[in-house]
Amino acid sequence: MSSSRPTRLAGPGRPTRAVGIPDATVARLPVYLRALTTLAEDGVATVSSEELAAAAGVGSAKLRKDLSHLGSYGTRGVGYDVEYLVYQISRELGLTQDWRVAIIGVGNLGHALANYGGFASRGFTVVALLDADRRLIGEDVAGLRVRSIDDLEEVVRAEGVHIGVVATPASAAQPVCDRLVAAGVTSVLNFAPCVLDVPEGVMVRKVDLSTELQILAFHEQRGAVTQLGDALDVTSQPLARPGLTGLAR
Amino acid sequence: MSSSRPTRLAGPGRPTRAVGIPDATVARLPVYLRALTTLAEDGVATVSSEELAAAAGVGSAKLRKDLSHLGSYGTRGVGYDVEYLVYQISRELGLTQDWRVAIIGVGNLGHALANYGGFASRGFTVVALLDADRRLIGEDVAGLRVRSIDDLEEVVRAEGVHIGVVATPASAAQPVCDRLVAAGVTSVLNFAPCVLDVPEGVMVRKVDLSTELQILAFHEQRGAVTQLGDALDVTSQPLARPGLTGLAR
DNA sequence: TCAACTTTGTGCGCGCGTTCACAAGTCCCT
DNA sequence: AGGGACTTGTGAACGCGCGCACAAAGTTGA
Repeated sequence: MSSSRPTRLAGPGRPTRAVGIPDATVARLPVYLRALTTLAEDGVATVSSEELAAAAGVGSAKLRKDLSHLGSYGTRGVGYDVEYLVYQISRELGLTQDWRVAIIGVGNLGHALANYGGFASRGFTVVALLDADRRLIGEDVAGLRVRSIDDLEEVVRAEGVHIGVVATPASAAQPVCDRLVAAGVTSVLNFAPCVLDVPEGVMVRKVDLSTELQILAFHEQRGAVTQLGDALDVTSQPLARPGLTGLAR
Repeated sequence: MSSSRPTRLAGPGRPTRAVGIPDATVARLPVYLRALTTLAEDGVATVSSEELAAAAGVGSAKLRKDLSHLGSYGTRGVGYDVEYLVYQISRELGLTQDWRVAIIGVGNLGHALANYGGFASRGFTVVALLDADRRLIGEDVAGLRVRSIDDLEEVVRAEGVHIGVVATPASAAQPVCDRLVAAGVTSVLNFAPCVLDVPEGVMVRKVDLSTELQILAFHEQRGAVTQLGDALDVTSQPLARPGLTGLAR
């Protein structure tokens, strides 16, 4: 999931309650936030843990424990004030700040990411698009001019980039990541199908479409077998074990 | 992560060793597979758990335990035969079978997914593209003709779709998912920023770009504070608690 | 053949996360 | 004013997964 995580550092003696939020909880907060925003748009003022949990697709006990890590923002017998909770979660996630994002690689995926509306919606601003392909440099994509990868360091500095999104081919991902880190970026979202080595203190999250499909395939295969009463055992072509043992001495 | 998981079902009395593989292990198998494939392309014949673990970005003990769930496919004192292990993991993930994928929603993201090479590489074939936009229907995208969403049921049946990829706006996702499930699809990969309700036995995995960014933002914010010696405590504008208590009685 | 070295496979302890169940607090109705 | 219904927040138990450390197994070299 993440290669380096400075999480759960018990920042000693900080004023806010928000010390030591479990990773699992942090990963769910955006989901809660999304559900709450939708509720707010529908004009819902308060929501119970049961309702919100249903909207977020989790258990109500888990939801309450998650929220309890932020503080006591609910009212017993009533529920949670939607708008207030939206603010508290946003603040906790750091969404009151504006995060400046650079996308490296303007291929199919980078193009889609640049045009993706969900970025701008919550405090994320795409400030730069970079690519190595000369034919793309200078092109206008999603209202931004694609710049040369050669300008990476300058762009990061000038635009104050906080987060780098790597949408390059796998072969280019590591060098690009290295340059991002060297330029001072400490958060990277990696769409390239490879693992990125980063020094301590830099956080990488990976999104891999192929991996997701393979996990689905595993369960589909397994589930189907069960459903069929595990009768047929296809996929069992033996394929003799290669000669590891008993080679010429 | 997943809304319904028929995992760890102790399929009683199956011949293969592969019963009860932990979810966490399954999620890592594609990563190992990718690393192994890269090694194979480089002509590497055998690999130790230490080397493979480094390539996959995990600890060697974890890797060995993961692989041990599949069986004893290594050789003590030597390591693992790369090609053989590729085959074993592929088989376990069900990648020896060809999985037929339909992409619903041919917007920016759907377009990128259709052109994504990583799909075809491991037994996944995109067999259909569907959209509701009349202007897109009939268009040629990635060698496929975009068909109308009205044909969904027919396409699923005729093309034998196993996995549905939902790349629609959030508002359309649930209805589309319902129709997929009704048509017999039991695995869904959801890119829409919303939770999908599905009946028991259907597996949904969600990929949410905005969520990933928000998790990064949290750690970036937290990490920065630590790095700065938690001196400044911005983001703490109180914003008075709304009047839940002490209203007019 | 035997000893030294390498590497796998796994038993075990520990810590995190999830879930249950309930006390404490709030509102509503009479 | 007071009882009943509802909901939050949390203590406690449980289960999973991770990592250490080591025995078992295999290889290399003399």
